[in-house]
Amino acid sequence: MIRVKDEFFNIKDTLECGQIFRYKSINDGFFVISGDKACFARQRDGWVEIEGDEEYFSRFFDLETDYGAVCRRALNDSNQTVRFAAEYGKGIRILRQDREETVFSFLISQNNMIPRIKRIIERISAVLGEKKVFNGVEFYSFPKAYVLAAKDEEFFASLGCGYRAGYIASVARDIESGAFALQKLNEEKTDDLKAKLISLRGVGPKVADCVALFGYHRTDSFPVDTWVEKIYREDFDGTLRDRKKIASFFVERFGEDSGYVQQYLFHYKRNFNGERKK
DNA sequence: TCCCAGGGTAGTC
DNA sequence: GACTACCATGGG
Repeated sequence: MIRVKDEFFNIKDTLECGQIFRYKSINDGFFVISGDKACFARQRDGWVEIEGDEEYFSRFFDLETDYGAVCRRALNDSNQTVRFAAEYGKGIRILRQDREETVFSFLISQNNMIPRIKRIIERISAVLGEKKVFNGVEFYSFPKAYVLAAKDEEFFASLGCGYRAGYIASVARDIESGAFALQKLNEEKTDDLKAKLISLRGVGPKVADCVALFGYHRTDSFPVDTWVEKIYREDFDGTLRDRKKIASFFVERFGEDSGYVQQYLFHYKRNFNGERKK
């Protein structure tokens, strides 16, 4: 079992801040699924305890990174909302997720709502994933690209994917055929990585930013969605309209801390949404 | 009924 | 390059 002090590790906030879709509350903790692996994570008496593949989940929960240092920098930022958000979400960690699962998950996420994204991903896993058992709990792995590639657009539409069904079928074929090698992209610089991700059908700047951040741990990424755009306007007095330019504005401001700060802000804004403002 | 959700594409200018 | 209609689906 992995055991970590919880000063800068809140398991609930880390799971609920919108970076991962496959987890559920169970007993006194959370059952978390990543790719074909699962773990059970619980927080009590000042410690986070994780049962599961220790090598995989130590990396998954990014235990090597000093989040105290990350958070302190945000707590000292000149922007008040950044300081509030860092205080509120100081236990958030950026997960190192399975790359294929991250690509398909955020393809589905576009113009969609988090509860519905979770339901669609669970449906796809239940139908195409492998049935597994961890600690007596059954779960389904997220299907590999070659399994997804065997299905067509109509199939994914029937699972409620909406207009994203074609994107899933197309990207699955590109990966399955070898035309697109996700793992090789880790050698690319962040800008080149994103440019290649965007070449996939249905992947635009925002989805590429999320994949770069959650799948490749490129913390010099600042995904801009409707919530972040709202933060930009309301809390940074921003006037830009182009989301790519808004993302650049934040990355220039926060550098390698961009991804962490983005998650602090996103989580804070989504949970307060108007309450306790300035 | 319209508006919104972890947006992207294709068409127009 | 910037701007816009349209894309499924479900919740408020």
